Amino acid sequence: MLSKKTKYAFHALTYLAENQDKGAVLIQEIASSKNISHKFLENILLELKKAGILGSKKGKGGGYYLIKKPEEITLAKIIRLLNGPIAWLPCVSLNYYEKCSDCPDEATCNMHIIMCQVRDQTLAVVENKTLSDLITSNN
Amino acid sequence: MLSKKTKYAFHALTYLAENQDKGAVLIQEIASSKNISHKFLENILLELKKAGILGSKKGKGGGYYLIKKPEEITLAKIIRLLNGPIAWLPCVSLNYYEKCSDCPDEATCNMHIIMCQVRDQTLAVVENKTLSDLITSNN
DNA sequence: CACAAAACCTACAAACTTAGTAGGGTAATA
DNA sequence: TATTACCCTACTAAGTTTGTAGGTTTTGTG
Repeated sequence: MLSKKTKYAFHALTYLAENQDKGAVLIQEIASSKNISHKFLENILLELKKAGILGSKKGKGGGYYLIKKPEEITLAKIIRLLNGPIAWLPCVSLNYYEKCSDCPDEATCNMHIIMCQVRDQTLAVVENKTLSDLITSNN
Repeated sequence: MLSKKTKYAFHALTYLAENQDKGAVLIQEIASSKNISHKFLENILLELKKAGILGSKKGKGGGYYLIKKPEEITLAKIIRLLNGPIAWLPCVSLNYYEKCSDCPDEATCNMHIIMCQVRDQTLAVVENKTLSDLITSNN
């Protein structure tokens, strides 16, 4: 299941994508529009900024804005950033790889093979869907 | 990520499948063979029994055994039982459906559509793989 | 320049989930 | 009838998620 953090991130990004003409948007505006705690959203937007997805402007008239085009931001990127690994096992993760303690040999582990398939099927969707697929008013 | 509980279940089921000729197998035998805490494994096997996957025999010479053929036990069933929903959103889950609080309308929610695709791609794998695909000595 | 606005940052707290433990109850077998 | 081994409930410890508190820094404006 996706965490609330992840869902909030999608909501915020969607809002920003739909209001790109506005320039910098206040955290508060996103928070109240999407029913998210201001301070919690603050952390999320900061993470998205550090990941190079959002830009920000401080002081009066400041706020957050998209730094990339919506069609360049894949769902996979957001999910990995805020939700963690997409794979079901660490030994199968492309971005968060870790050796499985219980599995003696990945090459011969049947679980490993199947979990690779699950991962690839999932990635086939979320690597090819972007923020632009989430926007409703898609002019 | 799959929980330890789920991984332990797969290990135990694999062991039972590979030792079907033995009849009832002690919890302790599985636990020490697969390096799992006896008591923790006890809970897991009990759940698998209640789900109709395992049978048990009490008293001396007792233990657990598979009640179904390995090729009848899908990975999806085990994962749902011990790990919970396979879907990434409650509003997309086939077995654990719940309305999303934030999503106003499922029919028009773009996230909903994409998450259905993710779910279906995942199920395409785990509904068609069974315990027999995890066994090494597959005579 | 001073003030206010708004992002930035660190640390903490509460709630929930997962992992594992404790200890006795119950049924079957020898 | 004693032993074995599953059955059951409840609890604890650890970790993660979710959210809060409070101050710092930057920037625009009068």
